[in-house]
Amino acid sequence: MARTTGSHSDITGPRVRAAALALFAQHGFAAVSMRQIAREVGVQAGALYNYTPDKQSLLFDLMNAHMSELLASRADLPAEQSPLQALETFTRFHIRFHSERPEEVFIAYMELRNLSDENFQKIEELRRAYEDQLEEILREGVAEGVFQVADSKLATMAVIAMLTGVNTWFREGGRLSLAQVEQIYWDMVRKSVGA
Amino acid sequence: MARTTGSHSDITGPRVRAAALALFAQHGFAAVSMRQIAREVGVQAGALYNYTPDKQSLLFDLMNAHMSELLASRADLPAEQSPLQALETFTRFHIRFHSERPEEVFIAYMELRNLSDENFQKIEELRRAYEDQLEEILREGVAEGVFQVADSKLATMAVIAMLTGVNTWFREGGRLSLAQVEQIYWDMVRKSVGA
DNA sequence: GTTTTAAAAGAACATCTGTTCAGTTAACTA
DNA sequence: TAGTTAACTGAACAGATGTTCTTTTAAAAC
Repeated sequence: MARTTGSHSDITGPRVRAAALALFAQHGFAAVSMRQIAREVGVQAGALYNYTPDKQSLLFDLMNAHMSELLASRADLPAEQSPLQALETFTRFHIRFHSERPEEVFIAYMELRNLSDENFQKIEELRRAYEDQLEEILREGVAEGVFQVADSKLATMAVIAMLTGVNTWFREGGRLSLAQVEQIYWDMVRKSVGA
Repeated sequence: MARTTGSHSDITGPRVRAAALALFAQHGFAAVSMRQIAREVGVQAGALYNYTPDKQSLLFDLMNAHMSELLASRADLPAEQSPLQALETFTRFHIRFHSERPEEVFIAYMELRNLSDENFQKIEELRRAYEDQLEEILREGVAEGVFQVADSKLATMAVIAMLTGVNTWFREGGRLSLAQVEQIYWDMVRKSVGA
């Protein structure tokens, strides 16, 4: 056999990325073989190399797409808000965006060490850019006297860790709706920065 | 060659665990081979099986020891405190204990999916027991009217995520001392629960 | 309908994987 | 010092690993 009936790169390409995403999230990058991904797609291992130069690029592309989408979605949010409004917007956005993409988030946090040095730098840059946006909000709030935080960098890390932690336990259809979780976390974030 | 001069299980055993700890933390369980561990110890791969029945047990033993030590150290802390004092004690203990064991903490969070079902249950039980202690503190504080939290379970998860997040960026000898970090985080935790 | 191109199969490569085991030598015991 | 036990070597096992390449066939273009 060779080319199969109905085969098309516009279909197979996305399926390769989807299979890699699901498998990497479940078992980890290092524990997943190219043959497992191929089996999931319904193709032989060699065919994957029509869609990625190698396994490493497959991982990087997934992480890069996720981080880029995060920054792009964030950029679509309303600007020109007061620090308090901006913090609420950021909080709710972060929880919602991340809860909608549990697999991407999981990979983005767990597989950093499996990136090549060069790829790691690029992802780190994107992550830093995102964190800086929160820090900027906190800084403005402090300058306006709305927030009381001893150290804006620490507060940034604390808030992000707290919010991203939602992904470790939140499941749709559980005891609380996402809207309720958003509200409770927003209350805690607000109080934690003294507003 | 066979038995090497100076070889002794009291020495090699700990070295095997230390090598596994360091390598698992750096590259991930799945990415580390028994031969890499053996090379680090200065021994052939087969010799490792004098110290562990298999690779999986090596991982489980590391995680189990870590979680057990966490609970034991926690049990040594002063009890009979007010909810506010107890929360401060918990906060400072958590940050200090975790900052002293970055590799163990990293493995305990990242390698859960590489545990067998049975081993995963055991580790989860220990983790749950630890979280329950924080939740109990929050519950008592709410009952006494000292804390204002909408949901004690969520607040527990939020606080732990926030505190454990310190490990992702804190490095000894950095801009802030551990004592400073402890203080700042304690302020944020206290405020976040409305105290 | 013929030619060109795109997509996949399937075999092959060298190397690595966890684990077992018989053989060998050092350390300990009496 | 002889006998026993503990610690390790080194080879072997069967199978998996990422990746490359030639060949084959379907889809698209003309």
